[in-house]
Formats: sequence, structure tokens, C-alpha cells
Amino acid sequence: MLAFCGQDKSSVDSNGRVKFSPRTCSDFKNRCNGEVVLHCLSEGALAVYPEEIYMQMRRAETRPAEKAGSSLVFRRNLRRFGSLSSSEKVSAQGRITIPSGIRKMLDLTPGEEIVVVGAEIGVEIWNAARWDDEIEKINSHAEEKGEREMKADLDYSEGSAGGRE
Amino acid sequence: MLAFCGQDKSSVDSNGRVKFSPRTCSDFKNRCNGEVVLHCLSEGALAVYPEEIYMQMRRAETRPAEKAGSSLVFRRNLRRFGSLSSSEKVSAQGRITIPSGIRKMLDLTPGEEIVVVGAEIGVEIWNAARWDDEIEKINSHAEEKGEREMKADLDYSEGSAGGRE
DNA sequence: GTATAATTTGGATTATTCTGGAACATATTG
DNA sequence: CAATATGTTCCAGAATAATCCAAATTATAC
Repeated sequence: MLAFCGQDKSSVDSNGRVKFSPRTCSDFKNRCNGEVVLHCLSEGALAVYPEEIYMQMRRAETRPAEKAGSSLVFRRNLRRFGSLSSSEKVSAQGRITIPSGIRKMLDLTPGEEIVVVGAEIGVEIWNAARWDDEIEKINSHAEEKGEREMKADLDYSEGSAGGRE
Repeated sequence: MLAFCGQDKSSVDSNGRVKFSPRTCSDFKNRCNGEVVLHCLSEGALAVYPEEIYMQMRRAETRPAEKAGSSLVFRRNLRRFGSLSSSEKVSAQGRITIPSGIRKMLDLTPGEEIVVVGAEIGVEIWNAARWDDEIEKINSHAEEKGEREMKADLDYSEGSAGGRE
């Protein structure tokens, strides 16, 4: 059975909390016993990853201390992941509290309509309006890519009489 | 005997559910005991694949966590497959529920006329009007390709008297 | 240092939606 | 024409979502 998939509409409660669907809850329960990392993405959503997944993501950075001494780009990268990530635990009621510092940044303030989106390795929490923009971008990109593939298929047959294979 | 072939007209019930034909039901029963993955395609239909088929499709992605940390394209890909896919089980009555989040996106809202189309590795659920457009596109593409092939065949014989082979 | 207030957290209750199944109607085949 | 298989509709039970409230912890002021 697929983990971390689908979309769930929800909202931020008056205390800045979000409740996950039962599906998502059990996915987190199974994978990491509810131990997650919240990470603020530059595209404007809050990623929620099992702790282990986040560790893998950061393990990609090797020898950070050495690089940090000489590279501003690298220091800013450490800073970005450090300041915009934090550990949380999904509560017994299946809720997490969004850190107040990043609520305004992501339009996830109390009362806002949100969408919890599966991303295979974890989920993402989007402001509903922002998600509409994002899915539109994703779809139009995929469409354009498809159109180009169809065009290439026609051009291909022109170049090789008898067709492919 | 061919699996996942042909077309069946049907409709979406008041609760957003679709009933498969007995043929399609037994195809899913045989292949995957009814465990399927629904995936929203960019061309505007809902693909229904046996879970194993979908897993093969996605196994192409290796080391997803590491790539996700540094690539927007990669994150959007995870997001696309994650948010637009979900596990379902064909019920004892041969029905599946279309996730509400993707109903509007695909014009598969309650009451809509639909067509369940065989696609060899699984089936696709199309809004009836959209399916008419799609089959038109498929046919005209094939026609155009045929025309170009015939033309290329002429050009070929021009260059080498005696024809090919 | 203590008491009060405010904020946060966890839980329980109520209302709504969803799911599965049964019953009935329709179509098809022998 | 009858019998079987299929499609459709409707309803009851269950699961889920939303709201509200109480307890606890923290912060602040005196």
C-alpha cells in the first residue's frame, strides 16, 4: 500500500495546529513512530518528513565543517536548513503544531484553509490557494512536456521510413 | 484472454464512486486481488493500475531523499506522483471511490457520464466528452504519422532506384 | 517567591460524511 | 418466456471531521 500519497483538505486551528488524516497518521506511526522533521521549503510549503528521511537528505552534505570555513554558499545552505527545520512529534490526536515563526511565511496562520499533500517520502502542508497555483504549474509543465514528446514522435517517423524498431 | 481491454460506459454515483464491469472486476481480482493505485494523468484521465504495475513505474526513482534536498524539479516530481496517486481497493461490489480532490480536476463529479477504457497494463477512467476528444487526437496523430511514413517511402525510393532492402 | 493570567495542550462530544450492503429494477441469454 | 446476470438506488452503520472545553504549563507582575 502506498504511503504518503493523496491530498487532504483541512485547516489550521486557532492554536496553529494541523490535524492529519487517519491515513497520514498511520503512515507516520509506521515509519518513524511519529518523530518528524518540519522543513520550510523555498517554494512556499511546509514539508513534514520522517526524521530518518530528513537525515538522509542532509547526509548528502559531507564534511560540513571543512566546507563552512571557505564557502559562503555552503554556510548559507547550512543556515537555511538549520533555521527552517525543527523536530516535532505527531500527537496522540494526530496533530502537529506549526512553529509560530514560519506561519506567516507560509500563510499557515490560524483559520487558513490548507491542503496536506503526499510527496512519497513525506507530506507537505500547503496554503490552499498556493497549492492551486502549484498544481497548475505542475500540470502545465507535464502537458507541455507531453506535447513536445508527441511532436518528436511525428518528426521521428519522417526521418526513418518504415517506422521505428 | 486479453486483460484490460475494451470500453465500458458508466457514470459516477452520488458519492463519487464508479462501478467496473464484471470483466474489469475479474481482471483486477486476478492480477492484484483488487489492490490498485489511482493516478491522475496530465492528459485528463484517471489511470487505475494494479499496485505492482505502479510500483514498477515508480521504482525508477532511486535515493529520493537525497535528491529532494537539492532539486526543485525532483521535488515537483515526487509531489506530482504523491499528490495525484492513491491506493484503493476494488470493493466487493466492484466499485472504487474517486478521491474528492481530483474529481473536479478530471470532470468526474457525481452524475457525469464516463468511459472506462482498457489500456493493457490497467484501465483509465475518462469523462465521456473528454474521451471523445482524446480518441480523435489519437486517430489524427496516427493518420498524420501514416501520411508521413508514406511520403518518406516515396522519397526513399527516389534516392535509391530499386527500392529498399 | 508567589499568585494570577494567558497560552498551550490534550481530550471528549457532537455532527457530518462516507462506506458497504441489500433490495429492487433492468437487461440479456438460452 | 423464464432464468440468470448485471446495473441502480437507497439506507443503515461506521468512521471521520469539527468544535468545544478542561487541565496544565508557562510567563509575568507584584
